[in-house]
Amino acid sequence: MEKESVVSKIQGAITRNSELFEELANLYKIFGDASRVKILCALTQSEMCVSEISEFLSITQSAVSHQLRILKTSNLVKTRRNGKSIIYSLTDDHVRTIIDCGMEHIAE
Amino acid sequence: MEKESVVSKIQGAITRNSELFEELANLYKIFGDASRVKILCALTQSEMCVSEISEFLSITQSAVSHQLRILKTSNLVKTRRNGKSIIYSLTDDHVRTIIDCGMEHIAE
DNA sequence: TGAACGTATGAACAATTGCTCATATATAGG
DNA sequence: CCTATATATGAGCAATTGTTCATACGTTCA
Repeated sequence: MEKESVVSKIQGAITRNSELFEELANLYKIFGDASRVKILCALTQSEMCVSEISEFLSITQSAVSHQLRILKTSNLVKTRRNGKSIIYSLTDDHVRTIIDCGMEHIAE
Repeated sequence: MEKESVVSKIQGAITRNSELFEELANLYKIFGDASRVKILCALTQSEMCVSEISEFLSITQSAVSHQLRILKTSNLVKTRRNGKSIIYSLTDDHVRTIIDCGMEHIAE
């Protein structure tokens, strides 16, 4: 019953790290929206303020702010103020890696 | 206006590839559920049938089947029959890469 | 100080999601 | 064939999601 024990080992590893998978799913959930991925991808190229993002996404400034809040809460982006504008940028380079990773899959 | 043109170049690139980002988001949406990530992660270790998955996830066989259908429709998993069982396995190794990529981020 | 601009936020709503329940399909064994 | 077992599927439902609208907050500048 070699196969049997392999499966139960996997079962053990997964149930033991259940929280980790919950976290992982939550991370991917953030990338699972076109608006947010576009924002993140744009930010890999250059920091941007809310109105700039709102413009090229063709969605309301309000909608952008809501999405940015999600990204900030998840620590994927950080902000700084420049006069009346708030400039958003990526907190680290993992975002780029994750996007690339997915793009590679899509490219088949 | 150096900065201005950078932003508009990004805007161009993103709106031009809008469909691609839609696809990307849809891919991540699949990983954005704990049950599905667990299934996918388990399958990186070994192929498994529905009842095995159902057992270690502690969710209904029906729920598992529904999730597996999503994974199959997205071509992330493939199936073969073995007697009364249907054995599920990954279609390729991108899944492993994507999961690793996310795990790396969580590890901080 | 007050108007104008940029951003954040809460409520409301439609759309989507993931589950359960009931039931259908398919295969193996008697 | 008939039954038991394994899986698939559709309907229904509660929970979540992403948007818009209205409005509040914060900064600049006249």
